[in-house]
Parts: sequence; C-alpha cells; structure tokens
Amino acid sequence: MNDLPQAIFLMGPTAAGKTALALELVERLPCEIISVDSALVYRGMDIGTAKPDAEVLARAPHRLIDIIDPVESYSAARFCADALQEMAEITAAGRIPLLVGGTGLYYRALRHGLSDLPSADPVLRARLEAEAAVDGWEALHRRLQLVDPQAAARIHPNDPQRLQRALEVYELTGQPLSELQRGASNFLPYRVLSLALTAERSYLHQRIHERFHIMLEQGLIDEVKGLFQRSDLMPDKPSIRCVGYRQVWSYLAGEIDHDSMVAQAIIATRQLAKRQFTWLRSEAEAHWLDSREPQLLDLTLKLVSTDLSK
RNA sequence: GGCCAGGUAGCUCAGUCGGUAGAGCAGCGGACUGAAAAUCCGCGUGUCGACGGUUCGAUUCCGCCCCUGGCCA
Repeated sequence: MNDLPQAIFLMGPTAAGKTALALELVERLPCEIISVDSALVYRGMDIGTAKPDAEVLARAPHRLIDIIDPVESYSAARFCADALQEMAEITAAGRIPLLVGGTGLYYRALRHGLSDLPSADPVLRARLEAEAAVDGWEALHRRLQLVDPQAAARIHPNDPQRLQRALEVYELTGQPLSELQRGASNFLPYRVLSLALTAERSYLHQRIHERFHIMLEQGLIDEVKGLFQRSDLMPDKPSIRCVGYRQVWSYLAGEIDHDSMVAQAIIATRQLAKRQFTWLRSEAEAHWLDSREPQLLDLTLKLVSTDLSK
C-alpha cells in the first residue's frame, strides 16, 4: 500500500506546449504549478525565456520563477531544496504539486537526490580557471588523475566545467568526488506521475523558428540591451549563456550581424530541444504525450485520474 | 553574343598528377550530481551539374550542353 502524496511531473522540450497544457490542468484539477526551469528563475528575463505572461500567471501562478537576479547563479541543489519546500506547502494545503519544465537535471536531482557535496566556490573556481589559462585543461586533467582517477576516467579532458568541479570538490573536502558521490540518494516522498509532452522534431523546429521571430517582435533585443548595459553582467554568467540571450548579447557586442544572430539563436534552441529529448528518453516510466494530439487534455486528465485512484 | 571564374554533403568550401572523396557548420545519437537553456563525447548523410569521348577504370583529361557570378560587347 502506498499512501504517499501525489505529484505530477510535466516534462518536455522547449516549444512543446507545456505551459498551455499546465494552464488547462490547473483549471480542472486541484494543482499548483512549480516551474522546473533553470532559465525562468531569472528576474527580467521574460521574452527570451518564453516565460508565461502576466495574464497566464494570474490564472496559473508559477512557483520558482523570478526568484534571482541575472547576476546570481542558481543550481540543481538549490532547486531541490526550493522545490521540496514548495511541494510540501502545496501538499499541506491538500493540493497536488504540478511540476512543469524542461530542465532534465533538475527532475533527476529531485527524484533521485544529490550527494552531499560542497557548493560552488567562486574564488576557487577563478583560481582553477586561471591555472587552466596558463597550463591548459589537460594539465588539470592530469592532476585530477592523481587524486581521483575514477572521476578523471569519466570526465573528458575537453570538459572544463566538470574538470573544474571535480578539482573544486577535492580541494574543498580533501576527498575525491567519485568517492563522495558513491552514497546518498534521497527518497522523494511522493508518488510521481511522469508525463513527457513532445512533438515530432520537424514540428518543434518549425515552432522554434516562428517563436524566435515573435520574441524579436516582442522586443527581445531591448530586453537583452537592458542586461548588456549593466556593468555587473558578463557573457560568462549562466544567465547570459541562456539560449537567445547569448546570441543577442554577441550581436549587441558587434561580434555577429543581425542575420547570424537570428540563425544562431534558432540553431541553439533546436540543439537545446535535442538534448531535452535525450533526458526524456532516459525517463523510463514516463507517459508520452503528443502535443498535436487533438484529445491531449482528455488523455492527460484520464492518466491523472487513473493514477489518483491507484 | 565573347572572354574569365565557378558548379563536389542540407550550407560554405577543400581535394583527387585518372583507382568513385573530406573539413567546418547544420543534422542525428549519447553523456550528465551545486553553471544544466550549461559543458562535453560520438556519427559523414554524396548521381562530385547533364550527356558524350578517350581509358582496364573518369568526379578528375577532352568535347558539347546547361546553370551561377564577373568582365567585355
């Protein structure tokens, strides 16, 4: 017998129509939405992230959007803590958490837990970065090989982000990352109904193309200009590396022309959708839904009520 | 109309002194533990413009035609 509270995960690649479906669901079910999206967390980044607009938010409030400034960094660990707290509140109010978004790592972290690791250390990261600039990342990979051969075997020498993290963890704790990751996987105290909302790739590509042009009409360039003019934001910030923002930033910096900016932004969005598909395929127990299915809402409601009566 | 330069992967191009071809980008697949809309890894998908000729063998050489760009009329 399983009397854990229910939760619904609505996953899917960008431009698949998650927001529209979520909106319909909250109007028919006792649900409250938690965003599972690493880009919607940033305040002032609305157009390029396809953030639900004020009208949608009035009808369907989203938790975990607009929670940090673009100069800050978020993380999977913070997401887990935040999401668990929001889920607990929603459940305590007798309602069902509806998690909606496309960030695969956040879902996995929430579902399976994270190991007990130190959080990012900006000073240490800057130091490692500087060392890599002098000696090259291969040198840091060799160094990792000495202290954590397992992690070194798993992490490609060309993957600076993970190399940096593995060395950071070792320096901070004196223990190899691969050792610390061995234990600890949390148990998510919810009965989860996983829904994967997708569409044919070519259809998604077409929607991505159309949507980016709409974003431009809505003033995406001005939105990014506002960020560009701030003195505390740099193109290596996670916020500015978001799809669309990075390319418009590069255009504003005079590095690429307008046509290239548009083309590259659309390409980057397609590549994002592709990686999101890879995450989805690894979700073994997810129910797949086609966003072009005319009976989409009914099918979804049926899945939810079947799951509820279990 | 004449001359010149081109026509090779979805795109931009390299190359083959004659033995049916390879880069970048795109695309596709994968990995993923405090940056994840990030960061990486892997995979070449082709009437080599058409038709003839020479040759054991032509994408490559020759002829002719078509197309594109430039210059000259």
